[in-house]
Order: sequence, then C-alpha cells, then structure tokens
Amino acid sequence: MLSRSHEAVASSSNLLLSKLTPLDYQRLLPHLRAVSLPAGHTLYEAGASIQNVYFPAQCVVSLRLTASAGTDVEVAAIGREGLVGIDACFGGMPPTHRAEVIIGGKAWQAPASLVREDFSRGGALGKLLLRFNQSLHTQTCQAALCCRLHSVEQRLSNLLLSLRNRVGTDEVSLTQEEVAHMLGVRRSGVTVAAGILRAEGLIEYRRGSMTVVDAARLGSRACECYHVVGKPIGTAVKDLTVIPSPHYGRASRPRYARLPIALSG
Amino acid sequence: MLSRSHEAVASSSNLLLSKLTPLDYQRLLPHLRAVSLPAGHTLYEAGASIQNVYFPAQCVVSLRLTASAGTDVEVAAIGREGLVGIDACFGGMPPTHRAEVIIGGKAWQAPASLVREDFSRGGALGKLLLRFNQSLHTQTCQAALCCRLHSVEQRLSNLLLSLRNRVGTDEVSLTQEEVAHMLGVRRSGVTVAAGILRAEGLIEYRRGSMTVVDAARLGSRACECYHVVGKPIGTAVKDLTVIPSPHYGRASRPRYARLPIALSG
DNA sequence: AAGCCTTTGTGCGAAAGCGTCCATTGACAA
DNA sequence: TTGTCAATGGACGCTTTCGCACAAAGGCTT
Repeated sequence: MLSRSHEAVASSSNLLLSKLTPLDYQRLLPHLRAVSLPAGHTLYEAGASIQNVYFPAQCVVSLRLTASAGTDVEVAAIGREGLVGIDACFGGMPPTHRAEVIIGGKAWQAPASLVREDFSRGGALGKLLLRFNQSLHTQTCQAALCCRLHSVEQRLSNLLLSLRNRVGTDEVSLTQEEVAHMLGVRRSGVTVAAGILRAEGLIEYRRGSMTVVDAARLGSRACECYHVVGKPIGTAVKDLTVIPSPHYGRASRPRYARLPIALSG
Repeated sequence: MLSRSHEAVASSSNLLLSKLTPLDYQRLLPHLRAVSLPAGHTLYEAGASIQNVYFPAQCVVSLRLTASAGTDVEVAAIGREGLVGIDACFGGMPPTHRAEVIIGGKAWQAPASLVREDFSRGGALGKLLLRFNQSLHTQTCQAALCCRLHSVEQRLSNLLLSLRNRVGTDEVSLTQEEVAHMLGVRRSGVTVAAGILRAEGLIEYRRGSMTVVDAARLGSRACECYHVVGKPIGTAVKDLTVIPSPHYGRASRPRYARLPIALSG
C-alpha cells in the first residue's frame, strides 16, 4: 500500500517528476522505489546496459569517462533537476560513460524498461525527457570547453557552487581526492586551489567536507561555465519543496561496501 | 521534376538518408535541396533557432562553443554519417553551440520543421535520429576527455584521421590556423605538432591543405579518442557509394563571402 | 590512551602550452 | 615579373599543471 504521502514526496523531491502530467505520474508512481544511494556507488558502468533509472532527490550523480591512462573526467552531473540513465529511454547502444554517486542521498528508482515504454508512447513525458536530454548535452559541451580553457581554481569554484545548488545545502561531503577525480586533475592541485579560496574566505573545509561560505563572491571566481549551466539548474530547482531531514550526511561516509538501501516498496 | 538520379544520389551520399525506410525516404525526398556549402559558412548560430537541417554528402561540419575569452572549442564534428541540426528535431531550446562548415562540399538541405514533424510521428526515423543523437553525445563526452588529457600532437592526429574518414580523401583543405581553432590551441602549437608528424613521414602538408600519408602509423600516434569515435565512423561510412567528382576542393578556398549555392530544386 | 590509516599540506624539477613577436615563404593578382 | 598578403616557421620568457615524494595532521578503532 503506497500512501498518499509517498506520492507527495516523490513528485516534490525531483524536478522531472514534479513536471509530469498527472496521468504520466500516476502511471509511473506504483513502480517508483525509494532508495538511499551511498556516495561512491556506481549506478551503471560504461558499456553496460542500463537496468534501472534514478530520479535523484537529494543525491548528486556524476557521469564520467575514464581515459586509458586511468584518469577520470566528469562530463556531466545530475541532481534533483534530472534523471540518471536517460540513454536507456531512447533505446540505442549502452552509454560510453559511467554513472557514479558523488553525494549520497535518496532517489527514486524505476525500471528502465518502463520509462522506455513510456517514452515511446510519445506525449508530454517524451518531450520532457528530450528536453532534459538536451540540457545534459549542453552540460557536456560546456564541460569540454571548461576542461580545455579554465584553471583548476575556476573549475573548483564552479563545481562547489553547482553541487551546492543541487543538494540545497552549503556543505558537501567530498574529499579533495574525489574532487580531483571529478575535475581530472591532481589531488594536490585541488589542495592548492582550495587553500587560496579558503584564505579569501570564500569557502571553508575540513576532512571529507567542503562548505561554500560566500556564494556570490565564489560565483565571480567561477568560470562562465557555471553561469551557463550550474546556476540555471540552481534556480530551476528552487521551487521544489524541500524535504525535511534527508539521509544526507550520514550516507556519505563509509563509501566502500554500501549498496542502495530500499526505504519502501 | 526530381529525377531518379537525384534520388539515388541523395540516399547513397549520406549514411542517415541511406538508412531510412523507403516510406520515410519518399516523404523526405521532395523537400531535399542539394546545396554546396563553402568552408567557413555558419549553418546556425549559438542561441538561434534552427531553420534548416543538413545531411552532409562530402562536407564536414564542426559544432563549436566559443568561450568568453574568444577561444573556440570543437565539441563534435559531423560528416556523411549524420545530420546537422538534430536539436531542432526534438523541439526544446536552441542549442548553445554553433555549426560551422570546415570542409566545404555538397549537402542535402531540408526544412527543420519537416524533420521535426517526421520525428514526432515516431517510428523508424525517430529511432534513427535518437541513435545518431546518442553518437553525437558520445563524441562530445570524448571531446571533453580529450581536451583535458591529450597532447596537441595526439589531438591533431585524431583530427586529421577523423576528417579523412569522413570526406573519404587523404587530403583535407585546412590551414593550420583553422586547425588551431578546432583544437582550441595556438596556431604555432599546431605548426610544431604538424612539423613533427611530417618529419616522421606520417603526414604531408602545404599551404591550406594537409594530407594523411600513413594512416596506420598516424593512428598509433592519435589518442584513444580516435579509436572510440573517429574510426567507427570511418568504417560505418565505408559502405556508402562514393559519389564521383564532388564540388570538393573548389568550394573550399575563398571562405568569406560565399553563401550556400543551390544545385537543384 | 595509543595506534593506524586516511586526508591534507608542501616542495621540488619537468613538461606542455601560452602570448607575443618577427622572419620566411608560397600563391595569387596586378 | 613583381608586389602583396596570407600562411607557415621559429624564438623568447612565462604560467599552469604534472608527477612524484614526503611530512603533518585529523579522526576512527582498539
């Protein structure tokens, strides 16, 4: 028995879900499963077919490519504004990227096959997915430019602000090592850049966590890429009802052996 | 009166067109217009709505972002294997990138509205477009990684081979300056890299043109990105009937005031 | 309280690429 | 033929980042 509160929470915690027509939403709802995604968990591997899609509630998922040398580069990130695994909705080949949870938290899981069928039906849901797909592509384009032209410091500012906008809190649970993986730079490069930003009072940090202190000034240190993709996402997400006391913060620490935990269904 | 030869040429000069079902193809054919696209011509601007889409026959089109500092970065390239302006088919916002012809040549032009309608009808054409869209996204992902991690020399090798595969000739009409724009690096950086590759007998070049001499060895100098996206495209395109004596080579020189020239219709 | 392991701080030299400048050289046009 | 201009060849010091190595904490476990 899925209660009405379940329903209310699902649609108000993810922007895509909240934008569905009542009909589409009702069709999807019985198949949504509340899960808690631990940081570090891989939702799908590069080259593997996608079994489940995820509508993040408070978590953030990073789409990454791994170079043959082993270095990672983030090509996009998805939070409350989107859907992880959209490639599965369109059929086609498995994606070449990997989806990894970077900020742990709740999400709504649905079978990929279901969303694929809903998409092929066309209509409002299809339009919504295509629209999100385009915004994802825009992110990736900007990532290419950003990787090529902008400094570690700019990109770090960008990253922190974007994460903040997506999770809705000033503090994010990340080590400098993880940040380095996202940016595709050395860990010590992050240490230096973060040190500068801290010295100027723009951010604060301790082991395994970084906090945005002065978002406005940090925004002026970020590259244009933030203003093109990160900020719009932040404003889009603002009108979402905030879910009180998520699992956030607790789920992020021991990132090795934790698997997604079903909260209902 | 559109002759049968017109029909044969269209479907055999572009991979997407050749993959259409007879029905879809017949519906599209009366609206296809043969145009000659001069190098340097912009097919659509960033932020502008797309009026026409293009099925390249012998030309190659570069999708680019311009940073606020003025530097360009290529996020994808499209040749005979694809369609320029696919964003228009899905509705949504105008793209944030620009589409610019880098290798002049023939293409088939169609009204964006028409292809959009055909897409929303669903069916085989829709699947085809979604599939190509995904391959475009794969390219962009790889571009992000490539920009971040690989050397000018590797990326130059990659670029030359990819272009060669798309146009079907070993020689491509490009100045080092134009190559530099594509890679997002200095012009003199290209000079140095090209000099090394020439010294080793992998490529040859003169003013305004570069030639692949030893594709196999050049491939081993290119980064993995070539093998992930450029080479597959090359093999996919191979089964296309080669069109004899295209406008290629002539259309590439005076790249300022030339507008697309209708060859029929 | 002690020990341990992860995370952060820091300091090298090396390498790649940048920005800028100017010399040389093709190729086209007058 | 000659003039002109775009395209290529190189050089300079400078900045950013890399790759590596090691020291100094912070925080959890026992």
